[in-house]
Amino acid sequence: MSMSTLQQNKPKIKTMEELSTTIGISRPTLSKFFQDAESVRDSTRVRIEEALATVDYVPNFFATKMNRQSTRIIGVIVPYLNDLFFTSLIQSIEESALRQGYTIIIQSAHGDPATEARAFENLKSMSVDGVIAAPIGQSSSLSAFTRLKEEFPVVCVDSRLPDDFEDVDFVGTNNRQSISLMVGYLHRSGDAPVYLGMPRINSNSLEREQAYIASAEELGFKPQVIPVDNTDPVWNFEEFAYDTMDEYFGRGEYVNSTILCANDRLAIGVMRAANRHHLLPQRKGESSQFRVAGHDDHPLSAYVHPALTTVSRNTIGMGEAAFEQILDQIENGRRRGKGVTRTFDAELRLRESA
Amino acid sequence: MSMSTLQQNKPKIKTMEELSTTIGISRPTLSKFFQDAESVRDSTRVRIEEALATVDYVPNFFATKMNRQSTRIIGVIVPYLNDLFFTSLIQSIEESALRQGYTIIIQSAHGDPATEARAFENLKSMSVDGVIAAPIGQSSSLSAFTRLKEEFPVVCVDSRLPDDFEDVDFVGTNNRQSISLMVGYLHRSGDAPVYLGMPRINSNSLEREQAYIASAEELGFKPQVIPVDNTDPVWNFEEFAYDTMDEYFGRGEYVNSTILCANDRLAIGVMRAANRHHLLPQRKGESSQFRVAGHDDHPLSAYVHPALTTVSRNTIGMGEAAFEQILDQIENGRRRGKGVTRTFDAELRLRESA
DNA sequence: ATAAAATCTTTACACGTGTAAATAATGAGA
DNA sequence: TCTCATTATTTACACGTGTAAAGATTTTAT
Repeated sequence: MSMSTLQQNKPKIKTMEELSTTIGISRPTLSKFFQDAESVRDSTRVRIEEALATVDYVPNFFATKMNRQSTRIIGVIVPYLNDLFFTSLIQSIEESALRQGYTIIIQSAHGDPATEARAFENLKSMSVDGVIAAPIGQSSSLSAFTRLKEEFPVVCVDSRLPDDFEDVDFVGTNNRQSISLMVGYLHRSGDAPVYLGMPRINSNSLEREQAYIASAEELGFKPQVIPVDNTDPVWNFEEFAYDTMDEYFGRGEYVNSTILCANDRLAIGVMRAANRHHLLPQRKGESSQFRVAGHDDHPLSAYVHPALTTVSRNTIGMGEAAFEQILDQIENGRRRGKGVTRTFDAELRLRESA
Repeated sequence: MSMSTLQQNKPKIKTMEELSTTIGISRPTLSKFFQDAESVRDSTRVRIEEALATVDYVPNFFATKMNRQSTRIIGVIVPYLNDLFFTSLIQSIEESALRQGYTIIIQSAHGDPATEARAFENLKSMSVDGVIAAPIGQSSSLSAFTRLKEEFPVVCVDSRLPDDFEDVDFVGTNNRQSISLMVGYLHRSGDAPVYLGMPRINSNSLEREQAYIASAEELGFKPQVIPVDNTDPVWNFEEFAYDTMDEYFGRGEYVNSTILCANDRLAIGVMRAANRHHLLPQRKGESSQFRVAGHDDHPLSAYVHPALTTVSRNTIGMGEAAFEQILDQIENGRRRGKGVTRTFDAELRLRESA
């Protein structure tokens, strides 16, 4: 631990004005320094830095952002914080932002359109330079989105907006590729898969189901989508999948199937039900016809039993791309016409469950 | 969807001044209204609200916060965002904050003391009213903590600071109670447990181990802590526990033990290793001497196989309590002398693994 | 050493809202 | 209708920093 870290009795300085008189450097020069240390002469920079080491001062965040064309703040909106995919995405975005000197403000919609809309208002009031949003995907927040995209550069991640938002940049998974990759593997290594979709909460839901059907047709088997209750779309996927499949398994349905799930959290719920009904091979050497596969490579999917075969999404790449797109819009002006779409391929993660 | 939601061509108004001339209400009155709608006469409030419905205006966040004694912002710092315990905690804090008209700013330390220190500086520059912090618990961030607590009301959650920070409020788990509860159950339902601790990253690590040892002595069995490699404390608990126990199991050690893990993520790693070595009962009716128990009630612990027996932490209660404490300090002045400590009891969640 | 270029200082105003003081308007009660 | 209390308006300054312009100083090139 260095001495400067231990130094705790530095005089507290509240304003740049005060700092100016204290260390004998004019305020405009200090202002320049804090915006870009390289923009002042080397000797001045050193003088300031040495003086700062002896003093406790940080520029007031609000004052710096207020009278400015660019706040260098990016708003990030996610549907839920309680999902490790979104937290990884945030982390990746934040690292990209930091490298470019941007600050991110995280807002969670808590799955609620009204909260999402209020989050938009918050970001508006902060004159953010841009917004990266993973929409909750329910129709009621679309009008808020419309107003948002008129005022700020917007990039959508993970889940698409409806067709009338095609001017908005999108960064997400290449569901066509990822599902086809998995269906192909399952098809050639055993029975053709049936498909368990997620509740209709966003675009991925429909896209993956359609990708499954298309893959089935290409490979020449009859697609079979497990009927689910979609009346009340929910985000607790594990419970949803467990309840759904526990009922089917109890009736002896799908007990010899290969089930491809729209995401890993569903697969984990399915495996729970399958384990309860003893459908999965339990010991090395044992084998059963029943198989499960997921999608996303959830951090825990390697630790469930049997370890989940899945495809990995490039979360880091998506976060970086989302930030690149928002930066591009900030620097080169907003999109006119069709937005840029960047989708990321997934990779097979072969484990034990299929 | 209501008409007003669809209304998208509202004239954009940028300043309160402009709003004032547009709707014919003086700016100071508008200022009062936006701070507390009830503080103006009913008839005026209605006039303003009706006018606002026809217009697109939000007060500038920075301008409102700048010239103010209280910003009504609470900083929330967590060691990692990629942990569902912290995200639930944040959610609970945010809900409490919202009810009281506070905004929270989330900062993640990414497990790095330097990042944590920078997060403190960020919060300082925003003159937050208070900070709720889950420390990463490595010594290097302590000096930053010292400076922080001198300037702001601070509440620690989840993990304690060293003894010389006893003036800081703390909200966390009653590890003594939670561990004793679990040890008691395991002891009376089978073999006495051995203990797998987590890497020495924070106070919970040591507290839970000591609680285990104390419980063992009370119940009259010999405590047995599994030796682990603590040279490089890490946060990927599942991998840490898997690697550790895979090696032991491979040598035939602990294969008939009851293992109590310091948290569920460790337990999930242990179960993975145990499954690989066929230590767990796989079918109803089968039984084995090997058992695993966890701590925390991780959202997925009910879905692993076998379902994890654990104790649940009151995450929501902790979030609410943390906010109550920070609010108390804001309203009634900072602590002098010893800080308030509020710990929450855990409840047994009996499932299949023990 | 001198001129030119670069950088710093001084001065001043700007950002959008909070807030205080004096004055004007409104509403309630007699 | 008149009085008094309540609330709104007017006016003015404050917050802390960005930024432009003009002049002073330092550095670099000749």
